[in-house]
Amino acid sequence: MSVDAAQTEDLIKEKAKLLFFQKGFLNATTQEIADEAGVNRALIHYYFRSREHMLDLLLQETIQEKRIRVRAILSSSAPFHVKIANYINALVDLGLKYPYLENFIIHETARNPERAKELCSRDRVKTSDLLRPELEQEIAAGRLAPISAEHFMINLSALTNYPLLAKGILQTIHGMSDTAYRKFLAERKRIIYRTIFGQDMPDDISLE
Amino acid sequence: MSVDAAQTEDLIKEKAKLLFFQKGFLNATTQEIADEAGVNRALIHYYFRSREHMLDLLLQETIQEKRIRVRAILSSSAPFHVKIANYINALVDLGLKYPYLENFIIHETARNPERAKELCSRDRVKTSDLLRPELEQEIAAGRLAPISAEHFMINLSALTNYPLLAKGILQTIHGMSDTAYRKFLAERKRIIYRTIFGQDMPDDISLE
DNA sequence: TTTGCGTTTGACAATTTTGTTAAACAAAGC
DNA sequence: GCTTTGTTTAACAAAATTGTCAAACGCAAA
Repeated sequence: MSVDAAQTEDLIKEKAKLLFFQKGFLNATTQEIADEAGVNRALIHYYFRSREHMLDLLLQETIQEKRIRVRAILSSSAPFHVKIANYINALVDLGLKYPYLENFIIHETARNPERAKELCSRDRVKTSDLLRPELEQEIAAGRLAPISAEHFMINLSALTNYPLLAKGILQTIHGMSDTAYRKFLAERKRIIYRTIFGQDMPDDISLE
Repeated sequence: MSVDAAQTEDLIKEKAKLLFFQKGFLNATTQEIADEAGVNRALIHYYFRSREHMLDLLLQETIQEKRIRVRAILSSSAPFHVKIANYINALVDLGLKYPYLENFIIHETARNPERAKELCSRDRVKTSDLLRPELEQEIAAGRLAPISAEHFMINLSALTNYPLLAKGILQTIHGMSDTAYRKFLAERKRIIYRTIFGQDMPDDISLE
C-alpha cells in the first residue's frame, strides 16, 4: 500500500465537492477534478468507475448529510418557532459550506429527470408533512398568518437558498467581499425569521 | 436569398433560448440547438461566429428584455404596494416564460466571473436604489416592518425566482403536472405579497 | 530478498464537440 | 440566360473529454 492509501478516495471526493458544490463548476472535467486533488486522472476511474457514477455518489452523500441534520432539527421537541429558527440557521450554515449544491441538483435533475425521483422524491414531501400538524396549530392559535405547509416550506427554502445560489451575482452587484458576504448571510438569518413570522426572532434563540 | 432569409437567425435564437432558458439544458451542444431549430449546425457559426458568442448575445438580449419590463413597472407613478404587486406579477410571468434564466446566469457567472460584471453590475444596484426612497417612506409611515432596501429586494427575488429555479424538483416532490404547476405559481403571487407585507393583496390589484 | 497485492501512472483508443471551408443552392437584378 | 449575392450544406480538421490497460511502483508479509 502507498503512503496515502485509503485517504486518496476521500481526497478526491472532497476536492470534487469543492469544485461542484462550492465553486459552482457544474461542468468540471475529470481532469480538472484530478488537478484540484493533485492526482492522476485515471485514479478517478479506478475509484469511481465513471464520472457519472462519481456524481451520483457525491449527490447521494451530500444530500444525505443535509437530510440528517434537517430531520434532527425538525423532529426535535422544541417549540415551533425555535424549530424554524434552528432550521433557518442550519440551512444557511450548510449553504455556506456548499453554496451551489441546490444549483447542482437543479441542473442535474433538469438534464436527467429520472434522477429527480431517486434523489429527493421521498425527502421533502415528508418535510412539509412533518411540519403540517404544528403549522396548522400555530395558525389556529393566531400566531401565524394562514398558509399551506407547501408554500410555507417553499418560502423558507427560497429565502435561505436563493442568496446562496446567487452568491456570485449578489457579491458583484453589491460589491461585497467574502467576509462582507458572510456577514450579510448572518444578518439574513434574522431577516428571514422576521419575514416568515412578521416579528423579530427572540433573543434567547442561539444562532451558531 | 432563400425562402426563410433573415428569419433563420431569429429561429435559431428562439430555439436556443427554449433549450437553455425553458428546458434548462445548460450544456446544450451546437448540434442539439441545430436539431431543435431543424437547421444545419454550420449555420450557427455562420450567424453567431461561435457558441460562446451566441450565449453572450442570448443573455444580453433576454436580460435586457426583462430589465425593460421591470424598469417600466418600478418607475411608474403607482403607489408602492401596487408597484410591488405588479413587480411580483411580472417576475412570475417572465419566469414562466424562461424558468431557467436565473439558473443559467448563476451557472455562467460561476464559470466566468468577469461576465457577471458586464451583465448585471449596473442593473440591480439601481433596482434597489430605485425603491429605497419609497421603501423608507413606507417604513416611516408604519406600513412596513423595518428592512433594508437590499434585503427587501433579495426577499422579493428569492420568493419569486426560487420556485421557478426549482421547477423540476418541486413538480417531482409534490407530484404536480404542468397545469398544476402553473396554478401553483398563480397562487404564489398572492402568497408572496402576503409574505412581504404581512397582509393580503387588495382585490383591486389586477393579476390577469 | 523476494513475492504478492493494492495503488498509481503514462500511453492509447474512442467519442464528442467545436470551428472551418469549399462547394452547392436559391432568388433577384441585369 | 447569366451573374451576383447571400444562404445552406456536407465534409473535414482540430481539440477536448472520457474510459481502458498494461506496466511501474511501494509497502508488507513470507
